[in-house]
Amino acid sequence: MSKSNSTKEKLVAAARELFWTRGYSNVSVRDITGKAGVDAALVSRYFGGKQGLFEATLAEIPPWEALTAEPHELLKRAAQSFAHPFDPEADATNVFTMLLANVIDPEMGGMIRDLVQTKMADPLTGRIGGSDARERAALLLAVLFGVALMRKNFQLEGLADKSPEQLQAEIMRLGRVALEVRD
Amino acid sequence: MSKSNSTKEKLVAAARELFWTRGYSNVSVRDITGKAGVDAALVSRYFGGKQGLFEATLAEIPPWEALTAEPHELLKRAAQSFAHPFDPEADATNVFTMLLANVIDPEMGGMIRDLVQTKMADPLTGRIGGSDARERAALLLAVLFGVALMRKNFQLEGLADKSPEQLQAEIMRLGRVALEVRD
DNA sequence: AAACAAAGTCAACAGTCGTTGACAAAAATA
DNA sequence: TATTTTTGTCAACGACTGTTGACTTTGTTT
Repeated sequence: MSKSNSTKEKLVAAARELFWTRGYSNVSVRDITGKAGVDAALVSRYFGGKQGLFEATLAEIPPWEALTAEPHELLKRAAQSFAHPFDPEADATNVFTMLLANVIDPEMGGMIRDLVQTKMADPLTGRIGGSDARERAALLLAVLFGVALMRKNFQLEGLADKSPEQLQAEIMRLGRVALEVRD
Repeated sequence: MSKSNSTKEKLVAAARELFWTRGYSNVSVRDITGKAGVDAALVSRYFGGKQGLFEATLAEIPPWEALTAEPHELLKRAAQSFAHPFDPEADATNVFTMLLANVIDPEMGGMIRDLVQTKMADPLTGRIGGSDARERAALLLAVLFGVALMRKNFQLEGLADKSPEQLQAEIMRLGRVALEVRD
């Protein structure tokens, strides 16, 4: 591995930790380069600028695992995705934490919304099928992100200390209702 | 009304519109004073600074109306609070929009979390009673904020265009499951 | 070894940020 | 009317922002 590559990787790693938890606008280039132990000018040289570095942290995101599951396992896997233990360290690489932290960002919000719509809501809509599939998919995502929001952002007591298994069961109960066909 | 008061009110009104929708860190003092047609120096004079102006926008928030309702009407009123039409103009004075926009803010996030915990989660926990009241209250809030997040922040198709009545009914269905005693 | 390209360092840029203090205009008080 | 207090204006401050270009150092190629 060349020296340049390891520097790029150090930058992406530091950028992901900071961008994904604090949000794009709340992190400065010097915050990242300071954490990575690298000169600030290299961000513009290697990634074309701050925005390019942020996009580099999004490049390697795998597709949402739940969507690759069999239909009858979809809800279980979806709930599992959002029931991970509340661990600040692990959150630094949690895609859903990133989405929550950046959706209100004035510069990156649009990109984040597109990402959720096309990579999560649309495929999920196709998977569950039936009438009102769009709406039922949106309701399931509301439950999933709602629980994540209460745990990681609002840090509500009584939810932040639950075990992943308990939490997954609660999410599945709510998710089943969200996905019910109602006509 | 003295000239000073009307200037203060113009500042608070403009600050609320911007802070509550874009988030504290994403709004500059000059954004606000420009909108209000007022000199930027008056923010520090009248409110002690940017942070004081933000806190002034939180000063007149009434208690959550749903919590004043009778127990059997609580869920209905709670759902109603979050089913308001998706209207960018009305959002400028929507408390829940403000909470979502500012919870990830590095400077104001802590204050917002305290506000939700003490003004919403704790009173709600006391109201619903029963075992696991903390957790059930948190789950209801997850449903409520989850739906609001999908509509106003992620702007998911299939949820942004629903009528308030339909949406309230959906929220109540999910909320009833969230509040169920499960032991 | 010489020539070249790549990688990293450093100082400085133009812009924005929140805030301050000196000053002028207006209003209230005497 | 004269004096004091309040209200508003203006320029500038130090700090921080992302980015740039000139420079030195390191590594590779001829």
